[in-house]
Amino acid sequence: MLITVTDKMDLTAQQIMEVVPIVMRTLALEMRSVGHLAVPAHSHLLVILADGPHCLSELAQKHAVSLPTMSNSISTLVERGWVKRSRSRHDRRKLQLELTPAGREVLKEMRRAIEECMARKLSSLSPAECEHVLAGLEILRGCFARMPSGE
Amino acid sequence: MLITVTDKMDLTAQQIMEVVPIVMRTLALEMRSVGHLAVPAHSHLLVILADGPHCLSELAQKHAVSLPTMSNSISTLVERGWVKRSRSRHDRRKLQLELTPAGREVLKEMRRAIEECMARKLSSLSPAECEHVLAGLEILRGCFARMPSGE
DNA sequence: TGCGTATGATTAGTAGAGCAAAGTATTAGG
DNA sequence: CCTAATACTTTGCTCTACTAATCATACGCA
Repeated sequence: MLITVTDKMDLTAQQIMEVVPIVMRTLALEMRSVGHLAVPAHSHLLVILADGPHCLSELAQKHAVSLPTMSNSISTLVERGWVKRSRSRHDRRKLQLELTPAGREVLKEMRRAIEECMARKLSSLSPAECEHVLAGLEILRGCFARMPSGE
Repeated sequence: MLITVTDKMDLTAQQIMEVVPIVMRTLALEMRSVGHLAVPAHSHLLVILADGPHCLSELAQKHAVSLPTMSNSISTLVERGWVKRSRSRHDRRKLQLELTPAGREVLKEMRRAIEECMARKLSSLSPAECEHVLAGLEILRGCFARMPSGE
């Protein structure tokens, strides 16, 4: 039986459709049970903001969500006192979003919790296997990241 | 700077936390826009059922969701006429869930739609890169699949 | 036979994260 | 100035998931 390039892509497609949601759900479950901190979608956001201030659109694009979704997420983070929302001085339409000291603190804790949780899941992996996972995910990120200037 | 085994695992953890949700969201978006069929989480379910009848618990375990969630999902599929729900003859507590002919038909269409959608996303990948993605995902599946006999 | 427990599935209630469409505020161009 | 474009928010909805509680059937055992 001949395996064509197309077949391989189909196989990959199917694998993605199966495995990604499973990882996603399991992750969410773990985060909820372990993380007294309500980590769900926010940890990545804090990670991005740790790099420095961003405006809302940038965040939405990097996080691959719509603008309204990001607006809501940020509202939550602001309510919790982890993010400061202010207008940009140069263009008052834009927001300047940055971590508060409390936000930095929480991010540190989250990182610890995530590492601990992941360590349990990934404990059986050899460094070589980690390498495989890393490589695979990096490729996927390239394929699925939303382009800034429409597809 | 020395890279330890733990560092590598942390890196993998962070990569997973970032990339998996992005892939997940992008996928859901694509599926919604392309798939007039409301494909969302159901395609994997149909794939599992294509292998033959299953009871609800088996499905929940393979799909890595709770029993009530699976119960609801199946109800939806039954309403749409894609799955037949009947009691097992040997143990009347159990369900016997199987694809209807309509279900098989829909599965075929879904597969086509998914392949088409994925092809767009993955088109730039070489066979070797597909291989990497496949290998990485298979490892992840092993780590994140829910064990039948409690972790 | 008949009671208590275990197992399989459903119901009820709730939450979170996402979207599109419509609305508001600010800037930029003519 | 008036219009158009840009940046964000609000509104209203959907989907998918969870836990806790309940119902129905089967099984173990006296």
